[in-house]
Amino acid sequence: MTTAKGAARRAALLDAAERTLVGGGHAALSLRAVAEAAGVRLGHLQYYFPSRERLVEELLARLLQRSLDRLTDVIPGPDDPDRAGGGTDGGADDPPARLNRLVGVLLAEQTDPELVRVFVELWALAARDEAVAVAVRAFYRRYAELVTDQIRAHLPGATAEEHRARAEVFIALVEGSSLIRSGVAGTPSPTTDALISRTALSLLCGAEPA
Amino acid sequence: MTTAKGAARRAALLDAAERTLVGGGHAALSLRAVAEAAGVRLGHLQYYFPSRERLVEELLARLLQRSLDRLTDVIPGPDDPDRAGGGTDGGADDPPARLNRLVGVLLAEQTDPELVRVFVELWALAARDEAVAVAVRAFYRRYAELVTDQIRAHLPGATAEEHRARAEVFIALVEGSSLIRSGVAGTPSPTTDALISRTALSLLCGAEPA
DNA sequence: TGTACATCAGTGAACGCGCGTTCACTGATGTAC
DNA sequence: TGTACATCAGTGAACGCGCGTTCACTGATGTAC
Repeated sequence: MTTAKGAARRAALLDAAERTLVGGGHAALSLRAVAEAAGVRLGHLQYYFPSRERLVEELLARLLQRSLDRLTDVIPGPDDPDRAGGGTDGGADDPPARLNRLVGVLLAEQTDPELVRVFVELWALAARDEAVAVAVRAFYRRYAELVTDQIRAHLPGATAEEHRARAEVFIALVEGSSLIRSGVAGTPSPTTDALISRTALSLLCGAEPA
Repeated sequence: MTTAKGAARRAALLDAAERTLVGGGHAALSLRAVAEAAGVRLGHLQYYFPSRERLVEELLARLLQRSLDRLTDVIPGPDDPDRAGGGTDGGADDPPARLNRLVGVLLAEQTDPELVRVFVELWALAARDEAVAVAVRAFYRRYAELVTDQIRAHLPGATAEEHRARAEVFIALVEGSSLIRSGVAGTPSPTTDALISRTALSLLCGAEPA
């Protein structure tokens, strides 16, 4: 269970499960399909994951943790100094280059249709399965905390409640944009992308719209 | 098939299918479950809908058409004069009361968790089923056209491309907000709701954020 | 170093169940003469 | 008005299939003495 070989096997099986989920949605995520994708027999998959529920549970935990790791890579901590002039805008203060980079990375991720699919599946699963809902809510809570930290650093005068609200609306915009930009609910275009970036930056560090 | 009784039966069966979809997601949308919800035998459901695919097809078409009808109710055509002072703000021009009302109605709809669930299911289905994807894209295209008309009326100086981009980002924000406000991906609060409204209004008729 | 044994890793067959689909059937309703 | 017949509305049983789960089994690997 805790041996190196066992851990590698589990990871390989979860890789196969992830490929199956991305390729066919959660309706296609059967134990037989995962076992075939992993090149093992059904009974062996069950040896590592005694039930389908356990497999799905661990798969989601890994997916969300990986997304969170990507976010913490992109969002530097408060000790990391602002790298001014790193972007193409040249301006050092408004909007800061680090926030520009953050928005760019988040939107770049959305060009991966498989990642967008996984998250849409997660939202749908969360509406039915309380265990999934708990994991998804914890993910977005941590996501919002990271964004809130950035907003607080750039708008120290605002209240904590406004920091929080700006972070949540920022996340709403980014997640909604994934629907547009993946082609599910709109037509992607450079003009749209640019307006998404400007609106997102305004939420992070701009003046109130009204 | 085209008789009044036949049409009423079809509608009743689609009602049962919709209740089943909302209650359990598309994984629970089996013909047996729908037949039981409708109080008829499996064979009889099949008499009206020869295959599951046909049932899902007609159900989605009706759902999207109904949402579109609600939108056209809320979004008045260009001939309908602006009802200034209809809202609580009293201001007639900036932001116009009709846009304020539009945003209010759209956000109010999101407090219905069942409606949010249906749309999240639709997004997930659209990622797998090309027929569903076509219907969903057509819905959002029409939705964007309606919003674009409103934006053009209030910002006649901007280009058509900017009208379109503003409409798409507006829709992205509203759809993303449904995730926050339904509790899937965040914590709803009045402060967040207010910021969503202001940001949405700014996209409809405000100055560019940058 | 060798042997006995427990645990780990992996196989293969079978189970009961719900699924979509097929189809022969029955009674009710409309229509032609 | 009455009868024959076609169509409509609805039933019930059976099919093959893929599903998650169970379980007895085999070979490999580690561990104790």
